[in-house]
Amino acid sequence: MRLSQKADAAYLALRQAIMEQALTPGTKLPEDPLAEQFQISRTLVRAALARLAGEGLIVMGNKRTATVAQPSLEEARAVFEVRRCLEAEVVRLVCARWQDAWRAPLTAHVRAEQAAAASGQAKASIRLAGEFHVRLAELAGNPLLARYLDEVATRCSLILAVYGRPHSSDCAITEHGALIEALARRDAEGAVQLMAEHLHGIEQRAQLTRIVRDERDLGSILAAYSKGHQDAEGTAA
Amino acid sequence: MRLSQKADAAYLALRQAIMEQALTPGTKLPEDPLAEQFQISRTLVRAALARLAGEGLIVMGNKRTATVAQPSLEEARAVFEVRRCLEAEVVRLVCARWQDAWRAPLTAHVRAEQAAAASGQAKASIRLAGEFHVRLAELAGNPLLARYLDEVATRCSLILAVYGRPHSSDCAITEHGALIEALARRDAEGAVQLMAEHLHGIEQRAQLTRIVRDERDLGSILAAYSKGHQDAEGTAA
DNA sequence: AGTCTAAATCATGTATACGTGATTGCATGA
DNA sequence: TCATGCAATCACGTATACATGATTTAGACT
Repeated sequence: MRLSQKADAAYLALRQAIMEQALTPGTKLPEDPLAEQFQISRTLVRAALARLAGEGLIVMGNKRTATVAQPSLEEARAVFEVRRCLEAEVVRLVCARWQDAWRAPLTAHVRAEQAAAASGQAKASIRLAGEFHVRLAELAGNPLLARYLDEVATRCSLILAVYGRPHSSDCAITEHGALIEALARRDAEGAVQLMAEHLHGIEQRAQLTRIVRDERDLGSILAAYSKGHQDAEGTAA
Repeated sequence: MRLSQKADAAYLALRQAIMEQALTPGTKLPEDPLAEQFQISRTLVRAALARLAGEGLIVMGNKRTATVAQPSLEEARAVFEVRRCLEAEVVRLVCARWQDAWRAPLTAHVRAEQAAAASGQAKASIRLAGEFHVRLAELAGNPLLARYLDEVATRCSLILAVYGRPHSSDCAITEHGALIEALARRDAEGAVQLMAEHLHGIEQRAQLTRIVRDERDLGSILAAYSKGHQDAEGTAA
């Protein structure tokens, strides 16, 4: 589905802001300020919000201002359960279709993750960790599977924003490397096992520690996401 | 996500009409006639269409009139692949959580399927066959899994509308019965196997036989779906 | 001081208006 | 007869207007 260019931009910006925990769970998202921020009408804002609501990233209905979702523990469990299922399938498919040409870009991605983590760029680190899984899913050759995985991975970021320890990166990066090795070996069972342990590790990191709420105004948070929605590490002054 | 009551009704009506193959692939869905039909504004029609597009049931974008999707063989393969994966997980979970109280309603559902098939109610038969899988998914205790399964099952109905043989019911009903037996036995491996074979059978039924296009006007097709979107077998006069 | 009520403000739900791009039909020419 | 181009119509994208329901604030009374 293709929303208009501009609505799409708003959708992507909000999505990334939520993923990177710049918009924390519970944050209100009134339509008028968003329209102002993105220079579009409320019509398009609503389209973007509706899509985010469909993916469970925000909650909307009933004349109430949209807010960033605060997944319950029960929902979190469900998301992780589905994610385990989908990731296992991804790994099986990627392993079956493995091409050595895939190895270099994947390891390059992992290096980028390490660089971000080493230089303390929390937001970039979170984003890259999630993107690794999405990239892998794209290699499975099944667009629908990739889309579902993207959705659950994004929701996992949100869940970790609610229940995760504040300063842990979402993925143990070395585990990504080990996974690539298993895939390159075309060791399907081993890769599935590694992925299962990896996801288990992520889930374990979900505790009851609450993140401190970022109370800055919407505009200053979203300013960095409005233009091309890149990483915006430096603006958290 | 909750669209407004009225937009939700339009969404459900269109969805069911597509599922029951009353709206065949390629059918145009102009916004104005739909707004007229459902007595709502184009705004709400667009919300409903956007959601259907998000689920891959229709194609929209770029100033072109929305049409019922015509999944390519490649897309069809992808949908079935994901469905196999999700249904296997559903069966495992249901088996693990099995309660004997579930048996009666499920067998009752299968009896309803048989009754519909026996009396030649094609639309009811298609709908009930799909609903069986969705019911099962709901018993897995994972709303997200149930939602995804609902989506892929609906898309499977659409795929069979394009590639399926005209007058075959979507599911071999006896296989549903056998599946219930395996679940009641808490035979997880057997149930997964049965489900795999069952889905394989459905996929096999997808051939290159094209269905004859229903060329009636939109209004007469949708009239039966506008009010409460129940089964509307009798109106096909 | 606290609290309850009422009014003002704010935000959303829905419809409609208007501009632009697609599509269709007709006429004209080869 | 068929292809081609132009014009009229149709349909969609987006913005905005208006009404209704939520929320907050101010004031008065206990």
